[in-house]
Amino acid sequence: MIAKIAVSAAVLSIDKPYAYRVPDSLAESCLPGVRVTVPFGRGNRMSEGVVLATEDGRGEALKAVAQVLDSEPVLSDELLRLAAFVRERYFCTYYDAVRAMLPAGLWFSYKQTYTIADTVGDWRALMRRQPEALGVMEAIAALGGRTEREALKKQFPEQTLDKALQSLLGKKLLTADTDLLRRAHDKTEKIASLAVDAEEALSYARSRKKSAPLQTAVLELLAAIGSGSVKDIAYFTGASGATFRRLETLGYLELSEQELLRRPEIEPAGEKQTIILTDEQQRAYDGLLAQSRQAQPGVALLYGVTGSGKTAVYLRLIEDCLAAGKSALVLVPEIALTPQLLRQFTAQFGELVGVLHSSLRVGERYDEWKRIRAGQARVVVGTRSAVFAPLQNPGLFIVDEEQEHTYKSENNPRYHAREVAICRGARDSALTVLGSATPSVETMYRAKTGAYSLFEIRGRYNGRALPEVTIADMKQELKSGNASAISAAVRQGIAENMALGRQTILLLNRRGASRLVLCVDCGAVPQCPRCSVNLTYHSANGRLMCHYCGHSEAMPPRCPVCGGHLKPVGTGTQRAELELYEQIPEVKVLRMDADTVSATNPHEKILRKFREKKADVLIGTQMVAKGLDFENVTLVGVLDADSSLYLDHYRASETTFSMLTQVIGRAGRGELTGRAVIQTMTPDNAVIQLAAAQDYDGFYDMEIGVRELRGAPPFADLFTITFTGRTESRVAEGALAFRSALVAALSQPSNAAIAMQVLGPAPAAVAKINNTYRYRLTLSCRNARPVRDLLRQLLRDFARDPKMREVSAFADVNSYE
DNA sequence: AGCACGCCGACT
DNA sequence: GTCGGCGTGCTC
Repeated sequence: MIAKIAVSAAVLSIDKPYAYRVPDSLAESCLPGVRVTVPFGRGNRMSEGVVLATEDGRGEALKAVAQVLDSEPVLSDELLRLAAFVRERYFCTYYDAVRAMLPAGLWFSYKQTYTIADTVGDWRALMRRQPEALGVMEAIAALGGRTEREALKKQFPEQTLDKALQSLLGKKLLTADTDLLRRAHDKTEKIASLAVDAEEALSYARSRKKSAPLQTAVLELLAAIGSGSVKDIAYFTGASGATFRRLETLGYLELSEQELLRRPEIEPAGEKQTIILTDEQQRAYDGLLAQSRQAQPGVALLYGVTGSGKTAVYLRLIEDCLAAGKSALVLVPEIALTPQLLRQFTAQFGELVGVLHSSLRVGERYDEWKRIRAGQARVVVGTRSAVFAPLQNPGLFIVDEEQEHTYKSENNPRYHAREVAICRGARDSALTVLGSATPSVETMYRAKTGAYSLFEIRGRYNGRALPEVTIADMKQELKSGNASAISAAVRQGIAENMALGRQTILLLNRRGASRLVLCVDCGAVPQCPRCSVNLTYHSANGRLMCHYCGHSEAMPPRCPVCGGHLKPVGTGTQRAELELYEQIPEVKVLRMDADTVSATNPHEKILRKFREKKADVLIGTQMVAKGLDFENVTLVGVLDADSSLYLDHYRASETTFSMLTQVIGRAGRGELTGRAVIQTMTPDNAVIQLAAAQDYDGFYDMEIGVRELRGAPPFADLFTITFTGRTESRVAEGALAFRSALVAALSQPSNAAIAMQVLGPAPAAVAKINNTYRYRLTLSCRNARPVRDLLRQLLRDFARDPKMREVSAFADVNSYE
């Protein structure tokens, strides 16, 4: 028997199914969808692989499959074909796709152990000329002549270690063995606690104040709080792993692992009940049900304003799907922010509900995955990667809030869950429902042009009125002497609400804006030493941090350039909070942002406090905007509506419009009519005006024209080819060379049908991350098979070009970055 | 990528 | 004379 195998060691430029001989002893177990190990490449290194197909034949000239790793297939035929789709569509390897489809608990990790060969005599003499390899040998000898790679990695830089080990293996001074471990990829958290009493810790801490200030800081903090997560303590003190390890060796600390997030217990929202639909909901449901019974149901857009009760329609459709003996998948943008949806589903479908999202523990996730595969969980609710859930007999795919950017993966494989869901729906002859209050422009376009069907729910549930929206012109406020982040309208609104015992939510739209530190004397802004970005000021720990590489440094007391005064600037939630206290001294404010949300103070806790009316105002970033229902909130203020509007991205208007609409919808969820205030420097901007008027149709009509002019979706797709490397000039040359190759290929008669606009190369928005430079080519073109084939070919040639050794390239389609 | 094969410079 | 440097080409 011969097996066609996708090999994990195969990089993009050599990725294809490789043929292996299946030894008779493995013939029974080596089935499509099982993982195996196979020798690969000249050195016959063992590589993981997945069997794509088997066929008859002797295959005498082929290498043989070494081991079968799974007792039964982990991927069904349907999912294997889906992996091929993901590979073809998103420029990744088969194995990248496979890995994305399997729960982390199923992944294998490899543990290398090295042993000094006992046949060797005086290896010190042999190694005289290679001091580094000698060092490694000494280290292994010191560890008893046998050690794991991990232990050596702590002592030597990775490159030196690899070279030394290779040389030592070549000389047969060392032998290596590999253990395959089921990846214990638990989401655990390292917890540090004092190993001595607080007194002793503090006295040691004081004695080391000068020589080891970080150790002192860690111990002082721990003396106060007893124990805490290493991550949090490191954040507050600036200490690194080394400080903790040192304190552990000294006997002052105990480090332990603790599960970071337990599975949220889903409390059903009441009893299972008969869902009663409004006339409009009923009409949408009837239409969707009829469509789902067609031979090829295709895709439907369910367009319903915030609060129109799309969930009720989903529930009824799922009931029918279950009654037909099929299973359903519901994708949501972020599970943590939609707990009530999960509770509703649990109330309705009980044990049939399966949940897949990243904050589940690995074991739990794996168990859910198995329940789904076994057909025990037939209503699967999950985030992006749940689109690969191993559903039995799928009959319905729902993508809720389909315009959300969380559906697009910005890591390899760079897939869009909505596209994958549509693909699965088509292959399984199942209906795919895209739901949204503010559909993405491309989805609405497809619905209007007939590619998708369109169902609308215009009325709000219970016929509740839409909030009354006002626009506050912050330019005008500035002119009349109000330089704060709070407009008169918002201030008055809060005061009125306080008098009535009602609450207010303030949103800081910080996408694209951040708090930085500025020298008021020379204008210098501290930059990350490894990335081309300003450092961000974190008030909670008083440190400057880089969001891209994690660099963290203490805030310098004086400007490092001129010795002048440094001042944090930018509209932070904290600044807004302080200004609010200045303007309304008796106000009680809860703040929810990256500084106040932590493992010990999760956002649920903050929200609970707010729900219990412990504060008048909740102020926060995006997270306050999503899916929260507070009956008592009658005023919502967006403090800086502009900051996401003028980003250089084709989706900037859409995201801003969608965000504003969602936020406005937060006001007045209960019996009381709500109000919203949009603060902006550009009150005449059409997007702001249309959002204030809650006019999606007007927004769509305007934006569709812009998209056509720009050659952006839905009229064309935007491919980005990103080039990365350590030397900026090399990266730029690489990008240019790729462009030339592309232009040359496009001029060939065989590619005459491809209409493509090539832009760039240009440095990426953040040109340097972690000392790696990034350049980008942008291609505007319809995403069709010949285009993808051409780009894959060019990427392949690029990877194989010896002149381009130092530069790597990858492609993405319609990226949100 | 990762590895072996193959041809030039610093040591016994 | 040889060990080890790095350029070249292939991976079932």
